[in-house]
Amino acid sequence: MPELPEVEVTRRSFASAIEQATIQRVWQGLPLRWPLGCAPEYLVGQRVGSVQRRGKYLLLELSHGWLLVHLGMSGSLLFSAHLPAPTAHEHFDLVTTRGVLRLNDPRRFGAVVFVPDLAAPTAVKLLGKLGMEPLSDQFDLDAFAVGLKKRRTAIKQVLLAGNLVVGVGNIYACESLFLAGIRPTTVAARLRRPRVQRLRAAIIEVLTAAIERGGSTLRDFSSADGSAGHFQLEAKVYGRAGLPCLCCGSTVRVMRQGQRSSYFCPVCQKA
DNA sequence: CAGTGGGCCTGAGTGC
DNA sequence: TGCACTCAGGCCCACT
Repeated sequence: MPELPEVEVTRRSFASAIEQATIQRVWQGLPLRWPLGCAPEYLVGQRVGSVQRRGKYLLLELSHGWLLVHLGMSGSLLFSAHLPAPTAHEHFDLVTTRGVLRLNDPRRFGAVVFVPDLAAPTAVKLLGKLGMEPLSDQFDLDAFAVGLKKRRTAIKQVLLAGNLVVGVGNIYACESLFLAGIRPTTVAARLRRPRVQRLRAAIIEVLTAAIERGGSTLRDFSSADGSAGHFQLEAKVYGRAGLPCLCCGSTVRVMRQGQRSSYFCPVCQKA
């Protein structure tokens, strides 16, 4: 499920509801990607402060540390007043005075990690190399251009890597490159200023639109209050191989780049 | 340092 | 219907 818009929509859907809650109980199911990093009992009694986001990580501020939540490839959060009925793949429950935050994650690539502070080694390992936040002032055109200049690989790979700009996963990388008229295979360092500028604008536009529409999904994204996203209805190229380009009518193509599918229009997107 | 490929997991979909 | 196979939104790590 999770690229930046889904994570942000999820954050907004439960942040104010869980704020000021006190943790009463922690339940863990099957192991997730990483261990929790503390005894579950250590969380009990701690108060939840703000819920922030960095890239695709959610950061729950606690009275004595932070809970980092990552949704991996298939994770979703549900916040509800009472303990939800068991389903097939819940692996973490945070029971609080204001409701239960539940992580559901069939593939278990997701994680919930406690760190005493954001300078702790684990936090630095997970968050330290993240690139610029695309929807903040941090996403500076000059910095973006300088970063791209250093990369001799395909622009699509650079976007996915997340160490220059965060939050752009496969779907939004495809859509952003389409909107900017750039082939996924174009070497990042070869992009000139006007195209860098267009790409930056396209990323911001695509992510912003997706958040406004409530996040995207290929299958079953729903935010923590249960409402569903529907960005897939808006996708211009992603998942449309063999169909006519919505701008020029030529056939949308798909290719493999680093074990990932890249969808593009061979006419609208130039090398 | 930059770049590439493997691996972690399960479920859905496809073709035989 | 059953089986083998491929693919899926992410990201760390070992290696070149």
